[in-house]
Amino acid sequence: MPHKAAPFDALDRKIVAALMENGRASFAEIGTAVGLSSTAVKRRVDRLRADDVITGFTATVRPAALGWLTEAYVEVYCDSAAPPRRLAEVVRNHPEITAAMTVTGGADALLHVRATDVEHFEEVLERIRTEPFIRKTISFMVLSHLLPDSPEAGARQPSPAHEPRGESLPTQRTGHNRP
Amino acid sequence: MPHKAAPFDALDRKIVAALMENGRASFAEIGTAVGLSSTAVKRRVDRLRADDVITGFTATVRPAALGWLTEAYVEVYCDSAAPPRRLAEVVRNHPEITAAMTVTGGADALLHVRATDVEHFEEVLERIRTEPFIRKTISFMVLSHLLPDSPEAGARQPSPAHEPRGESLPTQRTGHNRP
DNA sequence: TATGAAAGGAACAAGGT
DNA sequence: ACCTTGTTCCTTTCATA
Repeated sequence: MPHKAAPFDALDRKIVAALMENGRASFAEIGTAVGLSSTAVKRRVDRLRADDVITGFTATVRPAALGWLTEAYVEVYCDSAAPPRRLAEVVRNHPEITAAMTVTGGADALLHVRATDVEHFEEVLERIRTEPFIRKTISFMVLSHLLPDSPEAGARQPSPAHEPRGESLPTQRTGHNRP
Repeated sequence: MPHKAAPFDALDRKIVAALMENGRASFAEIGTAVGLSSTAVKRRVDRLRADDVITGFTATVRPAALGWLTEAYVEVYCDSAAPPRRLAEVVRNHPEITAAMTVTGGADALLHVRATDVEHFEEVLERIRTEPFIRKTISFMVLSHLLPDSPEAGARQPSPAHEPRGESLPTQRTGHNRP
C-alpha cells in the first residue's frame, strides 16, 4: 500500500482552516491558535502537503484590478461521441478558460471564462466554437457576485499567452507550489 | 475619487504572478525572481494589498481530501421581482454555497454548491428550494474536471474548522459548518 | 543596515501499538 | 521495542523599522 489513509484529525482540520484564512500565517501563530508548538504544526503541514490535502498556497487577487473585467460560464455541446479527454486538450489551448468540467444535464461541459472585456470574450467564444467537435455553446455572463470571496473572484486568472490588447496582464495558470 | 489608479507595472505583475504560484514565497525569493531587493518587494506587496489588488492569501485544498465529494452548479429562478440583495441574504444562509452570482440568460442566479455526497446535496437543494421567492432550480452535477487546479476545485470550501461527527477521512455530514 | 521573528533541522521524551 | 507525535534547543534566513 503506497498511501496510508492519513489520519485527518481535528487538529489537522483547524490547521487547514487557519491556513485557508491566512495562507501566510506563521507556524508559531497557527500553533498558538490550535494548541501546538510551531514545529509540530510544521510537521503536520508538511504531511498535509505530502498527502495532497493542501495542494499549494496562493495569493487571492481581485481580477478586476488586473484588468479582467468580464466573466462568463459557457455550456458546451459536443458532437455525438466527444471524449472528455479530447475536450481537456481543447480547453488547455485557451488560457481564458479558468475552469472546465464535464457535467450532467444537457450540456457536455461547463467552462468558466475570464476576459478583459466583452469584446475579448466574444473573441474567445469564437475561438472556442471553431474547435473541431464543438457543436454549440450557450453563454451566461456573470453580472454580479452574491458572495464576497467566491473562488471565481480571486483564485486564478488566465495566462496572457497572447495578450488580447495593449497591456500584458499578469500570468497564471498555476500548477502546484512548493514552498 | 478615493482610489487613485495604482500604477500597476510589469514588476507588480511579476510579483503578483509569483505570489499566485507560491503564496508563501519569501520576499527575498520573489526579489531574486523579479530582480528586486526583498525590501522593495515588500513595499510593493504592501501597496498591492493596500490597493486591494491582492486581497489575501490562502491554502489551496483538495476538497475530496476533506470529504467534500460532491459538487454541482445550480441555476436559480426567482419570482418576478427578486432583488439581488435578498438573494445575497439567502445565499449566506447556506454554507454549502461556495459561489453565487447573478447571470444573464434564463436563470436569475447561478450557485456553486459543495456537499459531502449526493444525499447531502439533495438535502441542500431542498433547503434552498424552500426559500421564499425561489421558484425553480436546475442542477448540474460536476462529473470530472478538465483542468487540474480549477478555482472551484480548491479555493474555498465550507470551513473544515469544526469536526462534524466521528473521525476519519470522509468528514462532514449534516451538521452544517459556518466559517 | 540592524534587530527581532520565523523557518527548518537535530535530538530527545511520552503514548500507544 | 517501534512508530508516531509532541517537545526543546539551535542555526540560518527572513521580516521590517
